[in-house]
Amino acid sequence: MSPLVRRLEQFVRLSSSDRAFLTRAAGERLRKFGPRVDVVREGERPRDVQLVLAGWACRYKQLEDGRRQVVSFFLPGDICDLNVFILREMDHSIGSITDVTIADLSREFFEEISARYPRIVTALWWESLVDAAIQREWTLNLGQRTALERMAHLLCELFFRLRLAGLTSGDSCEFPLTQADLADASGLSKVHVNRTLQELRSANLIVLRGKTLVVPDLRRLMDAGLFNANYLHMEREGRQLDAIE
Amino acid sequence: MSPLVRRLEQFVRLSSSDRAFLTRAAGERLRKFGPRVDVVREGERPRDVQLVLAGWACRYKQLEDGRRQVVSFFLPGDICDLNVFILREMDHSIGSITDVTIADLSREFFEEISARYPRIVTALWWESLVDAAIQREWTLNLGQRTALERMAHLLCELFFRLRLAGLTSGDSCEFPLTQADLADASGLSKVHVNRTLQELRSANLIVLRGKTLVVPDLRRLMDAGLFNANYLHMEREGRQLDAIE
DNA sequence: CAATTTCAATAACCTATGTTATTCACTCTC
DNA sequence: GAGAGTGAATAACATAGGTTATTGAAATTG
Repeated sequence: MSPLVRRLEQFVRLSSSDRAFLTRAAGERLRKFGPRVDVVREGERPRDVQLVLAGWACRYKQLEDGRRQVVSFFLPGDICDLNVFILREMDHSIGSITDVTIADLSREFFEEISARYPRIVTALWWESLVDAAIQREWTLNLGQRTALERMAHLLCELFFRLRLAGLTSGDSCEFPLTQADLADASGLSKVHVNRTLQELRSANLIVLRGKTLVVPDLRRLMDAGLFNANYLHMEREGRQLDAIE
Repeated sequence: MSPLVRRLEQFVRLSSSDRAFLTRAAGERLRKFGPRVDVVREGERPRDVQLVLAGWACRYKQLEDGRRQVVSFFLPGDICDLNVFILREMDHSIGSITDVTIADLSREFFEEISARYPRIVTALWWESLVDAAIQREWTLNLGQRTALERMAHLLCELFFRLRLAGLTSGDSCEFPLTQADLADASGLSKVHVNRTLQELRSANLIVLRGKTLVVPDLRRLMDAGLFNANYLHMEREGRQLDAIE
């Protein structure tokens, strides 16, 4: 199934014509990128909306002196910035982390959706509200949580989102982020990320080796990160999604 | 002029029927609150969208142990969470800072807009994209800037936004935030906020006494906060708004 | 398959910011 | 107009996390 359809069906039930439309539109205008390259750069005029079909990417912002903050991660099925083409200039960059496949969605695509596919409109709204909620949670994470809590929280979020995308198997998942990526996302130094991961490891909260993360006891990791999944809004028409998994 | 009309006209030119519709709809269902009370609480089912007509408010999130993070400030004309009624549960609270007047906007209000007022739809999208951009900038602020930069940046943002709302006069504005509010918003302790404000004062970057803030040299404060206004997207149909002010 | 480069681990040391406590000035209220 | 409460200022001290540097292993590249 197309990652976009899978993602939007987390929010609303789509008809087969909804699905057919999305699958077709998201299959045109594909671009592939290697790891660690810019897909969109701050300052550019936004033309299309990017959809991640495969691989990991991130939004990041940078200060003049080079300090860099990853402000979100994109997993397969994530839409980068709904309707950005309204704005004149990107205020952040989008970079790949792994090899990625991006679909470019045109303004016309969204106009056709608003005119003809009301369920998809609702699903897109939902996705964009969740995206905003994640950004607020990151604000809380950086402002209030300690290094250990922060890292635990970040890992929980990614694990939940990967699970929704069907990219976990049991308690493990592929995890391509380096400690430098985690540092840029958590506002910690690389050295302290290393210390913090050691601490999580020695508490048996995570097993992280190579590019694989194992979370032996998600409940305990959530507790360590004061993680409450409410902000991910994983419900659909009154039904809890995590009850299905 | 209605603060909402003023705000949305920053983004698109509205017709007089657009304006009339907004003014009427935003004038029904008003609620007034005293300072420092909750307008909406985390966990509640969202019924309406809140619009701030007068006064200052904020979004905040709290951890179980009481640590609190203000994740945004709302000034007159700001819409709290476009289309939240799609979601089942609020993931944050909205609290007043001063006396506030709130207009509750119903789902039907937005349905009528989508059906009949395309310019307003664009303006609302724009407002919501700016809101998201501000949240990303706060992530950068908390993750990468030092205390001094962070505080300078926050003050710059508020000053720009107040100016757009017509709430500055020359280089000064009313400023009802306490040092505790600034601490909750910046992720710093109250004591360190105090030290940081002293530092900004002794560099003549701000004059902050009572409930009045004066910014004698905005350019210098911006430099101190590595502030770049691009993320506020203050353009309209190709024209720079700040050139008008 | 040598030569780089990247990533992770660790150590030693440093500092920005947090914590706790006290005092002072207001301003609200009964 | 005494008492209580809030907000700001300041001091003394504590610590979480930053910085710089080195090493080794594992990828990547020519």
